[in-house]
Amino acid sequence: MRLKDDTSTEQKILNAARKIFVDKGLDGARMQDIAEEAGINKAMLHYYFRSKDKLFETIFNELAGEFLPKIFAIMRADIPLFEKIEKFCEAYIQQEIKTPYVPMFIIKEVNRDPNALIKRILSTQQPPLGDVIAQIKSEIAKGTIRHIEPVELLLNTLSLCIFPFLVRPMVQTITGMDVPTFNAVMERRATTVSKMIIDSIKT
Amino acid sequence: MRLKDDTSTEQKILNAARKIFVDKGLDGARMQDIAEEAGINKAMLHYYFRSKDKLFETIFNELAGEFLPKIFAIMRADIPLFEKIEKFCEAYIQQEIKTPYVPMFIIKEVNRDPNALIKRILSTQQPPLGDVIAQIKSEIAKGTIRHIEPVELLLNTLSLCIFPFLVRPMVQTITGMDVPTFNAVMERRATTVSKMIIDSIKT
DNA sequence: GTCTATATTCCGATAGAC
DNA sequence: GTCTATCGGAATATAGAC
Repeated sequence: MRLKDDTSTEQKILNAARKIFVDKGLDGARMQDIAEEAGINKAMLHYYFRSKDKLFETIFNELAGEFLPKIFAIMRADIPLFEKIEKFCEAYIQQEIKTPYVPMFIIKEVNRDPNALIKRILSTQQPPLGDVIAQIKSEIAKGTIRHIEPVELLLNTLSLCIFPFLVRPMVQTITGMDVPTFNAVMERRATTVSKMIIDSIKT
Repeated sequence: MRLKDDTSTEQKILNAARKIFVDKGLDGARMQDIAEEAGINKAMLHYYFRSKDKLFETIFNELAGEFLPKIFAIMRADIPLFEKIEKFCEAYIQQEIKTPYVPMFIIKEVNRDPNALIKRILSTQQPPLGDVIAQIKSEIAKGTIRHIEPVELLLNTLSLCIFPFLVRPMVQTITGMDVPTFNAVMERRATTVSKMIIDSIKT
């Protein structure tokens, strides 16, 4: 079976919908915007995806379905905790420089409708919370790190990696940074962030 | 001049609009929702505020106009840096437990329309960036803290204080925590967060 | 100031020709 | 599969009586 051409109508719609939905959210996006972005007619959107909600669901599942597994994969990896933290921050911040609006999109839409959206994702992608919690508890028992709630460590890591990208428009407006400058600051920051997290737990 | 009664029609509208806009955002909110929440007729909203956009603008300015100055006030305070960080984390997390959806509202709406919204706020509330940068540089010169980009320190602090509340619905769904439990975790976390930040910079 | 009723605009969705 | 034309509903906004 041949892979779908990137210029097939269905792909053009998906590319356009991704852009518009990520930019404006479900409520802010118009089918007309998506049709124009795709260079086709509005009726085609319904021909291929039946409704706006169905099209949105496709896009959300696609984006959340690669965003969350990336986090879960690192959590699941069979490597020492400190190395895991370093790898995660590095990979994560690099990813955000490439696709900066995806985390905001996920968070915004999950807040809009937590049950329908997050639960469907979780039904296909189980977060390896148990594994990570076990690893953290094992390190605490060994005495390599101080006692800390696993969820707190996870939140601290995600906070430092993700939040700056959520407030980038605000940061740029206040500091006057342009996009390349902001990215450069974030890139340099990747190593200091993992150091900061590791220092905060190691004994 | 007498303060406006909380039960005046104008106040009822503002209270209702705040709730609905914070909950659903500009695009998701309906004038009908706001009217029902206020217990009045839809036409009154236009009588008092002319249009949905004008009503939204009023609410946004009110919320951002107290949210940002709180951050700026701490930045501006004439106290030692470490104490400033402790005070900020404590006050900030307490505030978020009380009004948890406001940061998300501000970030979401600023991302939707960065120029119009943030610039108007900044024209009345100047962030004391210069003061904080000077203080940080002075501490670096004194040798009490290591060299760090001021903007990085600010971002780290805000990340750790704000981000967990942005992903609360996700955290609750994944971990199964209820709201009081989540708040309790956050409250305990307030002190460890400021310790973590201070440890990451002190020499 | 407050209401009901209505105008107006916008948008998702569909019908039907090609 | 793709288009034009249009429907039907929803939402903002206004007119006008009280």
